[in-house]
Amino acid sequence: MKMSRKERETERHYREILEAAEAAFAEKGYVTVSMEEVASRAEFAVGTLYKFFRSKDELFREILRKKLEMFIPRIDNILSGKAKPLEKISAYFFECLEHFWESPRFFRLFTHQTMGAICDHRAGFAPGILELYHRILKSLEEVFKKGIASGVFQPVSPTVHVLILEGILHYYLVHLTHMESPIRNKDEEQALWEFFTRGAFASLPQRSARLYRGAYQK
Amino acid sequence: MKMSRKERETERHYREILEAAEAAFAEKGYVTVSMEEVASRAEFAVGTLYKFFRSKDELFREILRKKLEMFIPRIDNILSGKAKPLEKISAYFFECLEHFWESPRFFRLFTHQTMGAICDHRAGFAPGILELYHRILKSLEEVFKKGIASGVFQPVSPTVHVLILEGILHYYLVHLTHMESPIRNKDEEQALWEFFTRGAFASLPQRSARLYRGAYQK
Amino acid sequence: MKMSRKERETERHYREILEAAEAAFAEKGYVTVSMEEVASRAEFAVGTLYKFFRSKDELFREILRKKLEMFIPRIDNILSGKAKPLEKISAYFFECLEHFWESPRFFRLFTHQTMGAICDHRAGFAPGILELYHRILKSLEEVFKKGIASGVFQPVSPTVHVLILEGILHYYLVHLTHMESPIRNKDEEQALWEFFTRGAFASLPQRSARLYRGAYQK
Amino acid sequence: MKMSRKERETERHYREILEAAEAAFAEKGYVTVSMEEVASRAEFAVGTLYKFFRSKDELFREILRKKLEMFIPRIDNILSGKAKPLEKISAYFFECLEHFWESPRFFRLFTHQTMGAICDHRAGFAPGILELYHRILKSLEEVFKKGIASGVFQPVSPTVHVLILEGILHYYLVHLTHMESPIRNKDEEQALWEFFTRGAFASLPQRSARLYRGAYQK
DNA sequence: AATGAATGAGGCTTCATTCAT
DNA sequence: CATGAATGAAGCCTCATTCAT
Repeated sequence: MKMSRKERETERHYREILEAAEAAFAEKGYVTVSMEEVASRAEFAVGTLYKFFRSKDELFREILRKKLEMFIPRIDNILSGKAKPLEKISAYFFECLEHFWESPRFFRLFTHQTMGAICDHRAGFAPGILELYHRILKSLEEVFKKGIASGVFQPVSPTVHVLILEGILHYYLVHLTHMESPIRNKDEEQALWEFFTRGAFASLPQRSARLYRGAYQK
Repeated sequence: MKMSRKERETERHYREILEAAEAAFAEKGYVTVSMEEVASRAEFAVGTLYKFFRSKDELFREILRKKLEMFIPRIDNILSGKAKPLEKISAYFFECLEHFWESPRFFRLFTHQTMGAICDHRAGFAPGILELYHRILKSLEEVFKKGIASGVFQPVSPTVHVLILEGILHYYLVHLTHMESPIRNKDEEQALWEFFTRGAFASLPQRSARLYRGAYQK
Repeated sequence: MKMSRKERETERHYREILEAAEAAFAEKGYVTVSMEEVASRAEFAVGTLYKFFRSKDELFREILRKKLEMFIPRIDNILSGKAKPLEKISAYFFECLEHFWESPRFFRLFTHQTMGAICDHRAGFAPGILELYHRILKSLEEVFKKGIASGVFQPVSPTVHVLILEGILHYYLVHLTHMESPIRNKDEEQALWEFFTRGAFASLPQRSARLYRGAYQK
Repeated sequence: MKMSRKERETERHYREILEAAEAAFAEKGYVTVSMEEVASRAEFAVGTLYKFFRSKDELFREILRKKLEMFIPRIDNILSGKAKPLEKISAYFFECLEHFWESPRFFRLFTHQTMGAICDHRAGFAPGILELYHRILKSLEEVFKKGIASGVFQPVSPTVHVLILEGILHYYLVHLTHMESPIRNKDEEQALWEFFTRGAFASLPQRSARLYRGAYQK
């Protein structure tokens, strides 16, 4: 089952191209980067790229797909496990951050795809990708639903829970991404989570309880 | 003070082009839309566009500028007034939503500029725009700082407050934007605000107070 | 036979456009000047230009034609008169200079047409103009032929005489034209003429006579 | 030190494009020739031209530069050597003719640059080129100055000498250039030179000596 | 697989010309 | 005649993709 030297080399070249492309796309954006630039960064000829990827589009999709293939199972694991809802959400939150710091570059692309991508790409540019993301959102919603039922999360539409969680996460990552050389700050991460959590927790100070009456009547 | 018929027509054509361009850019993104497409959507010849705008870039910037000129003063007013911090933030939050529903299409572009723009545009594509946004963020931070000092907002870095608020807002708008034909849901808006608020409020149930100890020591 | 006010105005407008165009073309060259620029210089609308001239080409030709219509008869007069060949050539030489200083701007155009015009215009751009010029060259040649026959000019091909005369004239005018603000220098003009003349005169110092033996045996 | 077959081919293609462009520009002028036309003449696709030259401007400049790099040193050599002034000028004169017949097409371009270029090109289109030409004119003037001092050339402003020499040369070349298929005529060349020379020589027949009194009093 | 020269469709922009007022 | 907005062909240039070596 071992690969020959040739096969291993091919595999390595494939990865080198993928990485060069990822770096380029993350830095300057899909449209702005030419295949020639990717080739020169990867130290291959343009033609070679086309031996591995049928088109620029496919190259781009492969980048996303490969990373997501690493990321999604971890998330799926977390969300489909037997842990309690709160634990799941908390694990999801920090796992996303973890993943971001593992390859911040990639998140530029992903964020671009999920948040900004409405723009600059013909709809359905990366068909599978959005579906994957929506599946995660669906899972999150389920977890929240259970959490609400069990009284951990407040009785507000699970969709709203998801919106808040994802909003906080994404915007923070975008915020980091905009910085020259972002440095991880775990206190900040913790603060964000607690910010989310204190809103999400069901128990509230007496005086504001009335405000939320009837907010979740679906 | 009245315009001649001709002047009014010119003015109308200018608006028609601007709107066609806005629609196109919002739908497919700056790079993906060709001047020819804008022209055909506006039902003018390509050359005509250049009678109104010196270049594609300028056309794009004009779209952003015009809308921001309507939006920014309203925000500035809110944030620089004499109201209490909580009132200001609340007003800001709902004003943003208000503005979104006035021209949802525009927000696709703005969001793209502030969130996705890292990509696909040479830095400084629309120089003034990011600066304007950062000025608003600065103002928000000041308001939060005062709110923290006066004990309304919890003692967590005002930057974190801003991140959460903006995260919730932006992501919600992006979420709406992704929908085929978004319909306004004021309950949902209220729910989001309360989600933010219950996290942001200083008073907390006894049992979780210890969690936040030391979170804001700058 | 008098014109109405209207007719006189029309006539004036025609001239104003012609002059604005001449100035523009002389300054920046035919291709570089747009009709819009001519219009704005003439303080008319673009459409108005087309009331007077069917096309940009025609406008350009009209400028040349009008000036040549003033110039050519003077030259024809000189060359077809009853004066002696030497007097004719001399008169021609100084008349050209005179004409240059009457409208230096025009000479930029004319020189461009006759010397540089091989370039930058599809052949036959200004059909009549080159013919006119060639007719003059022909006349000059005739005069030289007679001068040679009568022993005033040296026995060298009259074509060569023409080449030298025109070369000296044209290059001098081009030289002036290249200067920021050329100032007339009659001594220089005289020097040029004498330079030409001493070469053209038949009588030569003994010692160099042998050099030219056999040079004109056609 | 040998080139691979590929390198030689590339080199050949480069030359083919350069030559096609030179021919086209010489025939129809810079502005009138489109890149598409150059491409089709060179039998390449448009895009290919841009692999060799960054822009139309650069392509044009390269044509001039390459030829001038061959031409200028030969001229410099002649004018800066130790020969006597008369010999230098004579050598210059015939060298120019020589060079013309080596690549007549090129002279159309060069003449256009030095004589007609006032028009149709933003000043400084080919920055170095005019400077080079002016340097040559300066050198010529120096040679004439010495020749005048040593009594070989008549006591007339060296600038005038240069004007005459260049006028004769340029106009002759333009004249040839205008012909369908110019054929070299060495007798004619000789006649032109002698025409110049008999004017330039200091010794003159007695009877016209008075004419030149005071002509050169700088 | 690797190369990179060649391709040519497509994008941005200019400008001569028309035409309705 | 005067206007100038509108037109669209045509020019320059880029870049994803192909193909012969």
